[in-house]
Amino acid sequence: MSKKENIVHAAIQMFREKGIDKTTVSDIVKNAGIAQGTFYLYFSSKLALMPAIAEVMVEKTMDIVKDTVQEDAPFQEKLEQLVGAIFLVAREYNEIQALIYAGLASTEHLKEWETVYAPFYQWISALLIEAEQAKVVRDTINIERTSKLLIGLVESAAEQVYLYDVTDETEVNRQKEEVLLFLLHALGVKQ
Amino acid sequence: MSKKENIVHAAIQMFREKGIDKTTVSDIVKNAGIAQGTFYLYFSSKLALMPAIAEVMVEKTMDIVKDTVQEDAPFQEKLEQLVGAIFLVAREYNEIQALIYAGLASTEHLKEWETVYAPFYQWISALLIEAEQAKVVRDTINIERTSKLLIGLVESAAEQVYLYDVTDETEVNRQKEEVLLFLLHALGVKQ
Amino acid sequence: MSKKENIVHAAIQMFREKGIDKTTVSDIVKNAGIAQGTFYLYFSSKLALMPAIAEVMVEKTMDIVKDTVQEDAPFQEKLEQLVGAIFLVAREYNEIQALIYAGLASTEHLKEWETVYAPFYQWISALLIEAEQAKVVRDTINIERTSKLLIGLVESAAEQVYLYDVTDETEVNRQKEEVLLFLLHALGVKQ
Amino acid sequence: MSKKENIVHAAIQMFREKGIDKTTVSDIVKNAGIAQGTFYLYFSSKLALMPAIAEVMVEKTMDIVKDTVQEDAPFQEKLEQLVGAIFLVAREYNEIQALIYAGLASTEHLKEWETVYAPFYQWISALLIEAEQAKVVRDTINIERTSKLLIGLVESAAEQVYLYDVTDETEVNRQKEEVLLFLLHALGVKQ
DNA sequence: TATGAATGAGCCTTCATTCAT
DNA sequence: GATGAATGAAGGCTCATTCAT
Repeated sequence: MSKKENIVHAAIQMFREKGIDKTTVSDIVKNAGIAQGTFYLYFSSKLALMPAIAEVMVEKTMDIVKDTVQEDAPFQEKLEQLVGAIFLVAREYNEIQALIYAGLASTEHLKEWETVYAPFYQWISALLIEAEQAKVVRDTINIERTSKLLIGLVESAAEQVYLYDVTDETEVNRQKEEVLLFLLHALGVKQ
Repeated sequence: MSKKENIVHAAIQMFREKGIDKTTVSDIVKNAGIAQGTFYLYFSSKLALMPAIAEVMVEKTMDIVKDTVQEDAPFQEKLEQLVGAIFLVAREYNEIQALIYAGLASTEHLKEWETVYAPFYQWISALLIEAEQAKVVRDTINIERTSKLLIGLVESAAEQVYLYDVTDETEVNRQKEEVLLFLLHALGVKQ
Repeated sequence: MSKKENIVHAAIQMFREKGIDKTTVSDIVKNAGIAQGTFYLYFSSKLALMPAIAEVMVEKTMDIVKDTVQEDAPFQEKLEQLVGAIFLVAREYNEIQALIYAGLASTEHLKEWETVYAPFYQWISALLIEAEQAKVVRDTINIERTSKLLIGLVESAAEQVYLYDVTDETEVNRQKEEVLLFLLHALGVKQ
Repeated sequence: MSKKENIVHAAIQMFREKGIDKTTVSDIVKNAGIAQGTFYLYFSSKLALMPAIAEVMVEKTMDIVKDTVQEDAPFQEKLEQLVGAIFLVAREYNEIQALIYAGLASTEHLKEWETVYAPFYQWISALLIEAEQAKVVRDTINIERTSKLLIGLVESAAEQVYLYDVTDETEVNRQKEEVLLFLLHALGVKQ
């Protein structure tokens, strides 16, 4: 693992433990096993970490999504798997998700948000295009916009249950079902 | 305006101008025209402001929503008006929305988020109940969950356009149309 | 003594002991018996001290000069006393003199140098005007310029002996005599 | 140009641009086109540069002085040329002059100041000896001391006008005239 | 209630110096 | 000799909070 990755991962860990504000650069470097000054060879400041962290988070998300959604499953099942995957990520990283977003928001790096999310948007777009061509969704969908709406919807649904340390599996499942139902109608999924 | 409200409004203004991190208590009191110590007569710390600010933001949102959505309009139109209202609020306060959320998230006050949002959720719930009773939406809707999904969806859709200083009215309108279409299908709105 | 004066005097003392570079704000506040943050209520940075210190140094110089130069002495004696006074200040403060100058030079405060020195220049100007009117000096003197030349000459002469920790009284006296002789001719002092 | 000279010249350039304190070894090596570590092969520390820089500055000064002062000119003219030369150097290097002095002052290298300046003092001494032998100056001059007084006087006069970015040629010329007049009297120059 | 000068812990950041290659 | 990534001590400065008035 490169020193830069080292820093990013150490930072993610500390942020999860203490939150962004409470985490000091000193915490990060201790955790990464490097010297204080070394941090600044790779990042100009603590906030400059955010885009790199966001990128890693999106990578993690996509890894899980790709692992979970089966290529050859029917579209409806794929959607269900997708919702499951996003909930999985949210459960694991809900604390950090909001923080990164806020971290980006409180810097000049906000514009990078779209860039960072782009691969995820594209992946969902591909999914929708396939469904459209298979005529299993309504044909009035604007692919690009809808892929973003979909992610926004499911992520906010996941946050709603996980942000409050909900551990009640039943509650989580009901939320998943409801958002899936909502989604199926929204996309006009046939059968 | 009471001194407490004074502080809250001064804080909102400063947060919008400089972000939460960069805003100091000193900035807030200067802006509020009070002494440094007076701040602590009303709030135990800087972070203790967050719930109060969130409350004000929700109030503002609901004021606009109530003003925009016409009591006697057909449901579909009400939805359209609702989307418009949420976009309106987002345009005006997009910078601060994320910050408050993050502000709550980085404290112990996060649990208050639900409480603060409760009136808005209830208002939407009432809207959906009405529609259900009028049988203009699908009858498989879970009111409580769906009202939250709806808000989550529309707010994230609004953020997607406004977070990047989009001023292109056409672009905004397309996003509104797409989210409305998405929503109409999701709720199974008839006619 | 006001807190501000307190800081200035503590700084002068520390600068003399350790030099400007080696002196930290922390040293200064410890010496002044105040908190770290208090320093910044009065001075925006360590370098912002320089004009205040320079002012105090010029005050000290003028106090000594006024004490040493006798109102009713003949001009030639006054000059001799003046040279003595400037040498006295230089002996006491030679380390700091150069440092202040350098301190001002390495900031944007350099322009204040003239302002700070103004009272001293004026005092010498008055001395020269008196001598001119008494016709004990050549009548081709430009008062303003010459007062500055005089100070520049004598201070540099003093530095030349004291900068190297010269403690040999004879050596110092010879330098005083030589600069006085130089000065008497330069001003065309009669008798 | 040797690597050592390279460093010295790069340092002079950076010092003029940013001042001594703000100039880092990193700046110097970048400017010299060498590696960070290489610097320490030639100089034991940043401050160890100062004597080398001072030496270069004195060399530059003497080059200009020798070029300007004509061997066979009458003494009075030589003096005028000398003043002109010192002003020329000061105009070009006024920012750095004070800084070097301060740089030496804030180190243990101060004692080298005399050594560095020695060639210049000797050159002026030779000039005065010649004048004394030609009986064009008063015969009470102590050559060694006076040569230092002369340089101190003229350099401080030059600083007085150039330190404040005076670009008014008339103003500069008046200062030159006044210091020359002062000097002619001081040395008792005949005719 | 209201004030605002004072506090001081602690963070971010810099940068001269080193050393393995 | 040359390199430049890595070091880590140290200092400037901020700012939430307190408390005597």
